[in-house]
Amino acid sequence: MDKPTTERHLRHWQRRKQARPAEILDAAMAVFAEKGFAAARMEDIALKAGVTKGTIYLYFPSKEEVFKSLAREQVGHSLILATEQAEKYEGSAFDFLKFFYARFFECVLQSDVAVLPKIIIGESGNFPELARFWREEVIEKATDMLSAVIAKAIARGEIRALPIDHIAKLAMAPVLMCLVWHTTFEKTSDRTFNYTEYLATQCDVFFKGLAPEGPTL
Amino acid sequence: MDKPTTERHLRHWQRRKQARPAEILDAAMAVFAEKGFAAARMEDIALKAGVTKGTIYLYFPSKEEVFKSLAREQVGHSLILATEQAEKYEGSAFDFLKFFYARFFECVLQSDVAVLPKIIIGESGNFPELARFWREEVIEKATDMLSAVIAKAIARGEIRALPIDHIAKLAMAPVLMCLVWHTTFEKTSDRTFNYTEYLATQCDVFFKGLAPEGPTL
Amino acid sequence: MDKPTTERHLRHWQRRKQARPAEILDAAMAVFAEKGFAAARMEDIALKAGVTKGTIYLYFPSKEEVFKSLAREQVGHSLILATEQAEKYEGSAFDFLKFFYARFFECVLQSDVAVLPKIIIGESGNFPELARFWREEVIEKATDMLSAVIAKAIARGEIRALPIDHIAKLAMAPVLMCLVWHTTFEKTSDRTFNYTEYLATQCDVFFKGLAPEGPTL
Amino acid sequence: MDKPTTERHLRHWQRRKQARPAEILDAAMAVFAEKGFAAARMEDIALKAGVTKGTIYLYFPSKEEVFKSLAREQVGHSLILATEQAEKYEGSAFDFLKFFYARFFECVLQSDVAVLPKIIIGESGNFPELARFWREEVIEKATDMLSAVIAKAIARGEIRALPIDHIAKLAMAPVLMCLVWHTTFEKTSDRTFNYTEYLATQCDVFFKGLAPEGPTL
DNA sequence: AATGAATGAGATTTCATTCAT
DNA sequence: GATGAATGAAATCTCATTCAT
Repeated sequence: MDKPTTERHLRHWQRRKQARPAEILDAAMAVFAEKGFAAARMEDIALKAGVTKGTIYLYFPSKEEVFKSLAREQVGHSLILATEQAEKYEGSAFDFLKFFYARFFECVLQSDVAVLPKIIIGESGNFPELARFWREEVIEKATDMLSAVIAKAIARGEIRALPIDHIAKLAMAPVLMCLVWHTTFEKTSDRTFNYTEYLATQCDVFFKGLAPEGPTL
Repeated sequence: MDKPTTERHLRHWQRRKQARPAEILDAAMAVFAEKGFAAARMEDIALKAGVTKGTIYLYFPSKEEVFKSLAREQVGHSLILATEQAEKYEGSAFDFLKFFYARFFECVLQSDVAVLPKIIIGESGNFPELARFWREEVIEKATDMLSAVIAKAIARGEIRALPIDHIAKLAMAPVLMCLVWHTTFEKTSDRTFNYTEYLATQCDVFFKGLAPEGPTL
Repeated sequence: MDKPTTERHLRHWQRRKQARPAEILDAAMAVFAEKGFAAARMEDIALKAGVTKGTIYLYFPSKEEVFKSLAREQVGHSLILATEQAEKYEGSAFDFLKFFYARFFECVLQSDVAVLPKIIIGESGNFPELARFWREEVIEKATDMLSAVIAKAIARGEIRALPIDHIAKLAMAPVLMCLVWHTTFEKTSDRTFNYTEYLATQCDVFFKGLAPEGPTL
Repeated sequence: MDKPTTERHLRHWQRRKQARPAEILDAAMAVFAEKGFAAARMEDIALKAGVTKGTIYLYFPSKEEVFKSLAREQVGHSLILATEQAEKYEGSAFDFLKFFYARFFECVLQSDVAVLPKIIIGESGNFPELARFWREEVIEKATDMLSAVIAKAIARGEIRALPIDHIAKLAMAPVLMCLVWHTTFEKTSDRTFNYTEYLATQCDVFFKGLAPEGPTL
């Protein structure tokens, strides 16, 4: 995003060639989002990518690998970067969490990425390696990132000395709730779910609950 | 036809007939748990139930209906009952939530029921009616139940006047986290996740966060 | 029909026992009429006969045999009897044909029997023996009967000396037309087909065509 | 895409693709002819067409549609053309009928087309739309064609003023007889049935019967 | 004699994958 | 590099037939 130097120097045909797999992955994301893994047909993906079935097999050895690529590659962009930011973060845990929730709302809830965890949840029985990968590369990274911030906040006396892992997972639980609601129940529901306000309430309650004495605010 | 119909007079195959659907549903639950809906084969279910493929079709018209039956019937037992208890509940919201979490741990996390929401999350694209059913019959029932308790607590001044629906969904978020972890990530993880302690921490933090003034405890 | 003596003396239980197969055959006729052979389900037949699938197998070794029984037994009643009458018939060929058409209308078009030839036509590939049986026992018997009457009429000079077999089959062609129309096209048609008048026109035209000189009438 | 598209530039598989549906329909006709609709297996059709089961589904969505295609497409070639000829026909009704019978003998009795009406008769219960289609597109077209010729002949005084629809269906009855005999009884019969002579006799008798006064010939 | 639960072979249909062009 | 016709294994579902009761 803000690293234009390398990308800009790729010659045209390289970008073309490199674009193909990305186009396929985009299409695959959309189709998996709609149908889940098993019910997604290679033909649908091909159609949406503007190629034919055969072409997909030039870039990916199987449907399963298409999915794995998706799961692997879509993660770094949204998260690994965020982790780096978190590590040098020096502000209050409270501000960090607000920022974290905001980013989640922007980058996940408002894009197709949200369907990945959904599919991993649904197909973990059939793709244990993928569940493992996701846990290690996404969940634990996110947990660690949060844990680091929390640990500093405990050290500072900003929040109570409670089990750090629990705090981190409690912080993530409403995120998971939004994700599941968005991908699974939203479209059949008429009551709307205002994710932003929900997460704001969570911030309020959660930090009041974590504060050492009286309320922090 | 006009023979006595008490239990002990039922002929052998009559007893089987009554037991069959339950046997099949049990087997189906196990297979769906392992494979998800799409990858589950009727033959697997039949085998596990100790019958043949054809037999399943004597009791259920299609694989989809087997699943719907599961989703429908396994819910009432765990939840609808709980709702009634909640309605006459008069104690503190705090105690109620502790009880609610405890029941969830017993009845859901320690049985196969936990796979149902997992499958519904994974297959909601293919079974929108089922997602709707689950939302209406499970999620909203549970939310309403919690909301009632919360409303009373707010009226009593036990907890702050925050949006009731948000509070209810915040209370359920850690439950969802446990569920997803248990069904999706637990078996590939080496770090253990102590659900009971996690939910205890949640109680602590959550109620401190909801308290009107200083800490309630 | 006019042989009450033997039937009347059957003891009650004999008639009961003998009634079962007949009930099944009646039901089978109705179901075959509606679905054809292949699409007819034993369960449907059983249901309509007021018994269960298993019972059918007490009386018939297979679905195929049920059908063969039908084809065999329903024929004698309508035709073999008629043949005897024809042999002693001494009137004009014209009157005989009028009578023959009238009987056909009553006994075939207004009963389910009409579906048998239909099914035999449709399934002759799968049941060659049955097609053979039907040709030998029904078509050729009918042809022979007509041929005998025609031969006498030719000898008498009532009709021209044309190939007897052709005359017989020409006499039967409109019958076949009625049969096929009735069983195949009638229910999807709005234009009505008045079989009686149609056969009257046939009598008129056919006998004028067969007359030796000028018109006979 | 912008390559020349003349026949000889078509690539090999393009030529196959165009030929495929016809190959499959030919095979299907043969198999349906032998087994009827229900007993015909897609595998048999595929085998006979020199492809595999799956290939059929590239061109036809179901077995039923294969059959409908057959019924629809094989009709125009034999009949619709004939109708046009009939409309401009100005000769005697007698000559027309001779011509009609001759064409029927050539185009229907000596090809597989004859099995289509047979199957429609046999399966009309299961495919009412098809029976309707056949009646409307074949039977009524043929009837109308004959009716037009007959009406002119009545106007000219060539034949008597009898109900036109009856005359038309009487003209067709021997055709139906040939058809049924050929497809159903011929192969199990030893007495041969000379269709040409049979239809010649019909011409003789039928027109003598229709003539207004004395014989027309 | 009758039942009806259970069977299992066999049918249609789908779709990931291959490969000649 | 791209195509898309063809494959064939596998899945769901049906139903004639059997047999313990």
